[in-house]
Amino acid sequence: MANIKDVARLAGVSPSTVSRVIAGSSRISPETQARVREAMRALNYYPNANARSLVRRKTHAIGVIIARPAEQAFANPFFPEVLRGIGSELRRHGYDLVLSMTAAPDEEQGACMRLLKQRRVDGVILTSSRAHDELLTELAAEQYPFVLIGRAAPGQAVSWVNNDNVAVGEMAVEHLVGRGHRRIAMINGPADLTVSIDREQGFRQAVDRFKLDLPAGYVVEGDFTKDGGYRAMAELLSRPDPPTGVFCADDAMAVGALMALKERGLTRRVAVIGVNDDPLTALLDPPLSTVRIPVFDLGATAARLLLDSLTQGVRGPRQIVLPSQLVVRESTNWVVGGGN
Amino acid sequence: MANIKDVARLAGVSPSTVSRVIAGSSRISPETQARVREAMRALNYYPNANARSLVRRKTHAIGVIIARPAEQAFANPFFPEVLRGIGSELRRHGYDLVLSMTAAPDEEQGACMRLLKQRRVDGVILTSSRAHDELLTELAAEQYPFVLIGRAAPGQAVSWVNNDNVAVGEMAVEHLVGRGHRRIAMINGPADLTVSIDREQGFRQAVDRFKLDLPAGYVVEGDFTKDGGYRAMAELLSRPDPPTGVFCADDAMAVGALMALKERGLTRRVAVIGVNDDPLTALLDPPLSTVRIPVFDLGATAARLLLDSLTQGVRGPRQIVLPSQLVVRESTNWVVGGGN
DNA sequence: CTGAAAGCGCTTACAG
DNA sequence: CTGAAAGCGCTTACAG
Repeated sequence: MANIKDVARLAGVSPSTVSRVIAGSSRISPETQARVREAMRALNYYPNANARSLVRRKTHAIGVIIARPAEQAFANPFFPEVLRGIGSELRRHGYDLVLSMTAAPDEEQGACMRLLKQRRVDGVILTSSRAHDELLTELAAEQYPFVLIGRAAPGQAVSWVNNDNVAVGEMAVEHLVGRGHRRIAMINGPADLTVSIDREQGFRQAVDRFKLDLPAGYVVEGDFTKDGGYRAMAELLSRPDPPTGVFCADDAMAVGALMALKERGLTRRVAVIGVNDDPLTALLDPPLSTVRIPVFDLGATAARLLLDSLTQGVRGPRQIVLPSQLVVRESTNWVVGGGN
Repeated sequence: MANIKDVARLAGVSPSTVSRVIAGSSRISPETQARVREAMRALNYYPNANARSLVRRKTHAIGVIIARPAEQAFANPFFPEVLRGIGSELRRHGYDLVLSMTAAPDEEQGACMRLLKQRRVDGVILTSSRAHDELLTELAAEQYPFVLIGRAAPGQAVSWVNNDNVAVGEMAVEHLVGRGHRRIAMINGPADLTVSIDREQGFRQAVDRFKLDLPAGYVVEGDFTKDGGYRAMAELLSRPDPPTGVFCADDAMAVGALMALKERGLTRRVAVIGVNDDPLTALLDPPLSTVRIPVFDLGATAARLLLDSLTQGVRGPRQIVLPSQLVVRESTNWVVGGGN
């Protein structure tokens, strides 16, 4: 493999000059430039990224940390889609993407810090967000550039991109109330994730606003999987006072909830709404109502914030909230109580 | 950030000695080792990966090339799942994963070669496989370590991991014939992909074996998307001699095909079978029959082959075929012609 | 506009 | 068992 000395020799210049041509320095004569470029082409020369990174103290790569157990992470279309968003933005700026998928959440912090401390990447994007996160604290304390998809604790000065999860919960309840429901339950995600916390907050706010009853046990903790949703719905249905409408904090759980209904012949007797707009859920029986999250944009925006701070020297934390959107389909599209 | 000199100074040894401790060299006294390790801990020292890679000429990272337009790539659960498989194997060996997602197929080759020539990665895994692929030729000519998921042209001496796509086509037809079908069509993927070629070959072999009619136009080219499957099915249904059973080369297309049937009130009048076993397709109406591909294992095996050649010095191309499995659900589970 | 020199942070023969 | 020296392939003040 040709190196910078080979190019310099062939072009009859010094390595410094070759380096300047690569960097696009203006103070090189056009003739020299042409000779150097020709030599690079002739030798099929690519600068060694390791040598560059070593001296420039920049890698031109960013890390993407996917922390949840992989089975969950990838069963859910959120992660591929967020990756697409990140990737599209990085590609535009010539950055490489290093993907860190840890099997267990407790490996996340080590893997992430290793990437940064070994100088494999210039910064990281965290793709899930917990209420109490040591990783966040460590990253902030050590001043590494990073952006969180989700949100930090109020007052924590870190950059993040989130969707409006409180509004998501409110929208879902509002929609169900509009269809005549008064007994509305929630199947939530793991309690330590900020998405779960915020969607539940929105749910409760709307429950209060509409003065609905909320019996104990009407908010069930699931795990963002189909099976979790199935079990949670089974639990709700076995109550003496089952709900007529259920808000699931994620489509995967909503799909499981629909399965539980179908098994009991209760399809279209209990309304179900999810979150995310997984493409196939529109084709289920019944087609699933949902709140669509701008997942691609969450990824692209996170990448843009990170690149801004890396390349534009944009300073200080920035926080962006992207809007979600109610999508009504058959799983909720009837009026309860009012005849029908 | 502490470097190797800082550690050496604190431990009262030379940088060479620190380096040997990091490398786990045996010829260092236990006392020195302990002192050095203590110093590393105290300084929270991580070796600079760029410096290491530069001198060792190894990056300890591999590239994963995802070439199809991202929309397709990630709408299909194949890619996330193959990534999981690759990632799980790399993690076990301490390798990092650099993900290259090119928007258009023609960017693929440049992006891949750049990763290798810049020495960002030690080798690559290609996640899709075309009949004629210049990238393959270039990689082989320049002797870069790589593994293909899919297969190369017969006789081409490259390493690959594939599933038994010819058998997939045969299995699907065999199943439909077993249910009484004689007019069987195929909705195929893009003609330049080896999966399409092989699945069609299996389809045709079985059609011959069972002496079925195969009218012109009974093999329609789709594009691995839902919409493509929808259009292809619409085309087949508008014929004077529509098929009674359709083999789709991918679940996404099969889902589209089911939609076309549903719109026309033909659900359960035309049998549909897909390939891949996308988790949600089991919940469609009707639940989709399919041929399940060992996608995670394809990824994990490809990573293992690459690591073998990188770290074990395993030489020469290796080629592995993993078996697929028929999964019968309601979309095909009735007997045609025979009463019912 | 161009070059010689120093240095980024490691590893690895070579020598003892 | 340990260290001094050279070198991996670049970039970047400094000097002219």
